[in-house]
Amino acid sequence: MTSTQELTKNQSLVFNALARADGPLSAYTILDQLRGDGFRAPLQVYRALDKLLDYGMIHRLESINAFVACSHPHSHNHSHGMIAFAICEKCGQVSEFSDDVITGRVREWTNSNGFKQSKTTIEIRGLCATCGAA
Amino acid sequence: MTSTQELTKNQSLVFNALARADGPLSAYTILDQLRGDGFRAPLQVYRALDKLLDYGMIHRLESINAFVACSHPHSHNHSHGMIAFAICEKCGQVSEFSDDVITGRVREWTNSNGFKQSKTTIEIRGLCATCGAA
DNA sequence: TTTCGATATGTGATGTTATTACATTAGTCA
DNA sequence: TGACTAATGTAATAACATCACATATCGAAA
Repeated sequence: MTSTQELTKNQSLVFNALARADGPLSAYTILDQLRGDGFRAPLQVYRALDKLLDYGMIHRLESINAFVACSHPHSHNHSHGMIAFAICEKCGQVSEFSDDVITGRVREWTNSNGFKQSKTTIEIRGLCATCGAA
Repeated sequence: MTSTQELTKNQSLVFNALARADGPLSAYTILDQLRGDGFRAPLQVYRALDKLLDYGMIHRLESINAFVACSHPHSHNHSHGMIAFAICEKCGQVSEFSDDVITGRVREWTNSNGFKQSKTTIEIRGLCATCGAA
């Protein structure tokens, strides 16, 4: 579980599909892209995605049921903070950022309410600078 | 579109189902609960849910594909801010809160990146005080 | 009142996303 | 080897959501 994770064949195929995409992909889109590599069933994709999520190499975008390669693969700068995603509803581009103030405020709320958080998602839907200018 | 919204029959049925539940419900759970009231198809539920979301009377929890009645029905105190949800993965209870600092930080990011946000979701998964103590 | 348009509803079929269950294969290590 | 764990293959099914088309309801304009 170091920063350079040893991936199995299926995990590599799925990760590469996400890494070369310029935006999020659904599990079934990935499946279709990998049929030429021998993929035949959704579970082959979902199992690889689960592992890649574990390893922190990809993210799941809950609000659009899709997955993206992590855009900060070589640094664990914000590994302790929550990651926020800005998702353009027109072009599909996703920007990833983390903010210590937001992370701190959420933690304050959970601490003072006795809530043990395991995972937090922040997803901003809207139009990116390019699409919003049109 | 005032604070007391005039609801149609189906909208009332769906809203009441959510209001009397002590936690989030999936669309299909609502459908099953309303079969006795003549509901037969998912679309009857989804159409009502869409309207109730428009009216701000309910929220959609993206991370668990479920819906909850808004817990601040009579005040628009935080109507301009983002709402965060803390969802207990054991008992299903959902707590709703808003935080001006978080709202402000998100707006700072979107402003400085030219992103026009339309909807933002913040969902904290974990264990509530009761379940976490066990 | 009649006609029109907008909104709401009913229903079946279909599309999309995710998991269950079970069998098999491959690698690790005592 | 034997036993254990992780990964894989496959079919079936479950869970979530929308499309397409027909019908109904209601208010405003002619």
